[in-house]
Amino acid sequence: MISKKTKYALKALGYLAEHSVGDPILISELAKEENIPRKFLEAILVALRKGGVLKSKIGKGGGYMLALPPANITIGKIVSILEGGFALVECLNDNVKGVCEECGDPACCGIRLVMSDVKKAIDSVLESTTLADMVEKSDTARQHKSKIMDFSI
Amino acid sequence: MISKKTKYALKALGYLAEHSVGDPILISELAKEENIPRKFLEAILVALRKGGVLKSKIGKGGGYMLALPPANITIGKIVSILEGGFALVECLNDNVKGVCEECGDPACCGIRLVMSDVKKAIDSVLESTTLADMVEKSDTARQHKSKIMDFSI
DNA sequence: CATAAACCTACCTATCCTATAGAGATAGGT
DNA sequence: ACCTATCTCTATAGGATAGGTAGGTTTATG
Repeated sequence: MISKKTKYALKALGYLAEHSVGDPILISELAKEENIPRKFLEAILVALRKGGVLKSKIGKGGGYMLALPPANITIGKIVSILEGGFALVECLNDNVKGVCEECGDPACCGIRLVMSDVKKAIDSVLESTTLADMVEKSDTARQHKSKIMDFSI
Repeated sequence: MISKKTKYALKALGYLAEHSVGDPILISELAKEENIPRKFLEAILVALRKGGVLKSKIGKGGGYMLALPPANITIGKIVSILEGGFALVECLNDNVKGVCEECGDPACCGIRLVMSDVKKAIDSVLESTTLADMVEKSDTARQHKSKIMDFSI
């Protein structure tokens, strides 16, 4: 289950992907528009900046911008920054600080072997879906819906 | 990330799948052999019984048995019992108690749309992998390893 | 009836998630 | 030079959840 932190991050990044035309957007604007607690968002944006997804401009006229085009930012990258990887067991995450205590021998642990397959499945989706895809999916769904609405009127 | 509870469940079920020849196995045996805190395991086994994966026999000579053949118990079922589903966002879980507060309109929420794809990917693995598969994977890996060991001696 | 088991209810504790506060650093405009 | 709008950093607090524990109760066997 992804945390609220990650959801907020995705919402904020989605907003940036849609509205940023090169100039920085304020934390307060993001917080207001996407309904995210201001101070909490601050911490999230810092993490994303350190993760290389965002750039910031300090001082008057400052704010946040995407560091890359939306099509080059994968959802996996974002989840990874905020959740520290998206494996279902610790011992499969990138920042591997050792083995699970549970699986005596990682090479033979059935749980690990199964979860490794799951991780591959998750990876294949999250690494191939970008911020641009997410925004587009949302737009398409919205248009499709409004078309149905028109039709029903 | 799956909880320790789920890992313990998988270990205990794996043990049952390998050692149960029809007669019940004691909680204490499971706890000892798989290195799981006795009382904690108790609660897990109750959940699995209520979930229809285990049968129990009360009283002297009692214990736990699988309620189905290992090949008919999917890992997905187990995870689902102990984690309450394996979606990455609440609003995609089966026991759907409403919508995420975050996605205003679930039909158009980009996060939901992406996570729905992820859930499908996870499902396809977890629903198609059974307890029997897990045990077999583990055995195969162990055999493979011991073969390499033999070879190196 | 004695004993061996699962069953049930309640509880405790540490950690993490979410959120907030406030002072500090930096840049722009005048 | 100064004021102001920003991001930046550190610290903190409440609540939820995970992990684990305790002790008594019920049920079956012999």
